[in-house]
Amino acid sequence: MLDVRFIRENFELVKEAIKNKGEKLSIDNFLELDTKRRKIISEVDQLKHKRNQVSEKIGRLKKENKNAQDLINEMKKVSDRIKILDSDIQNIEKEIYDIIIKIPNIPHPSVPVGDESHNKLIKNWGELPEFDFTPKDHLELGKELDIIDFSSASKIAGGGFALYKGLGAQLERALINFMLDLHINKHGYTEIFPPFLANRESMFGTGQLPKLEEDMYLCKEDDLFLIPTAEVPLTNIHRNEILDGAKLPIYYTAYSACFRREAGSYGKDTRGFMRVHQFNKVEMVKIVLPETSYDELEKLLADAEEVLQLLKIPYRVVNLASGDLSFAGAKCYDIEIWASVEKKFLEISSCSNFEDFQARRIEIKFRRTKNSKVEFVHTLNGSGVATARLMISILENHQTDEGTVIVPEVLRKYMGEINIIK
RNA sequence: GGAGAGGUGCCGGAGCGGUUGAACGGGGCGGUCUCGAAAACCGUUGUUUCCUUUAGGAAACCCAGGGUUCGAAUCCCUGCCUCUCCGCCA
Repeated sequence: MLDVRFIRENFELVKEAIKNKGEKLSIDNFLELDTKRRKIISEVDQLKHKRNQVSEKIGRLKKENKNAQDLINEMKKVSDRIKILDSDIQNIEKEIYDIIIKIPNIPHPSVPVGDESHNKLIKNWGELPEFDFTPKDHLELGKELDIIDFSSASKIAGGGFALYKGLGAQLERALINFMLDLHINKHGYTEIFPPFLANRESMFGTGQLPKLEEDMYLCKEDDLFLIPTAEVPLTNIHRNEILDGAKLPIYYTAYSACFRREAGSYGKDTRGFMRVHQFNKVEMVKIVLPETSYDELEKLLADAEEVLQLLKIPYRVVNLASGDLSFAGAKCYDIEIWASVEKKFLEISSCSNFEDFQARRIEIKFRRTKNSKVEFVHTLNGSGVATARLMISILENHQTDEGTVIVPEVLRKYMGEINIIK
């Protein structure tokens, strides 16, 4: 959410950003509403000032047992007028709110303008594997090695779910632990183990609502949503708080299962692990000083990249163009890993700087020193990383001509030193 | 699920419907004292919005949202949350 004053003073810039993000939204009546709102507030504040003074006088008169009926009658009228104006303000503020809640964040100057064809490749890492045999895809490998069982999963829960078995389950667990340990011990994050359900307010705070309600699993009885990412609980930890600036930056990491209905996504990239309703992810969230957020974004990206480097999975990094950027993002790097059989890159991590867009929405502020005024923090998050697609890449890239899979070295200590899945 | 208690400022904790934005205590900040520190004493200590803008003035906020009233932290209703006891379950 942008600041009302900022919109008022940078109206053309905001319109430009809406266009560049590919949003269809007219904000032409904003300025009129904004002016009207301020005018009515001035009027009603004056009336309230009068009411406060006269009410005090009435109180004094009553104490002295004097008659105050004339004043009371007069104030009755004033109060009625105030009631009308207050409700006018409420209506206008609702209208304004409905507009600004739909205004996307302004892309950073370093973000390419245009649709996704303008995404800018930042780097390639690692050598794409070449096989002197016909490589199998992850579904085939998973089945033959008896480590991933999609058909049992669909018996239990329906399509779009996975069941890990034996070394498959161990491999999954190893990945999660490896990533958490890396972020905690080497990158300085604090581990959080959050609730996997979140209320409406939290979901709204991080922007999953109202736009994406259809994509969320909802427990109706309790009006709780299954979290689609640990970003929801992590970012909401400090909702409505004023933090001590000396304690920034704050780095949180968390493992969580992630639940997504993926409504309306049938037919596209749905095979196997490509798109599932429940997957595991280690998420990273940063709450930082505004002036540091772009440096922090580079570090966040590096933290996610290191996961892949240590697993020896080739990847590339893309700086998303304005039209491909998420609603709340000011800048975002996508990390895409190579799937050998699909012969394409799969998005596995998004590292975003939201600047103060999220913070404004959920009111995370800070004070630099004891007596300085409050400012909004900047927030960032990145996947570090999601395991489902990682599993595709590990199985497909590390397979041998014997149909076995070599366990990446860094995972072996989490798997009882098993080095090959056969 | 049943019964009860409660949600007040950075924290603890008061608050007959009428100078209560909020007593009192603690903490923080500034100062006096001191070679320095502690103690003591004095002062100060929230956020948001609107108007005018050297400087100010005004409004709103005591979990949230409604209501009663000339006037509400204080009364009424709804919701949310926390705590205690019982039951049930892991």
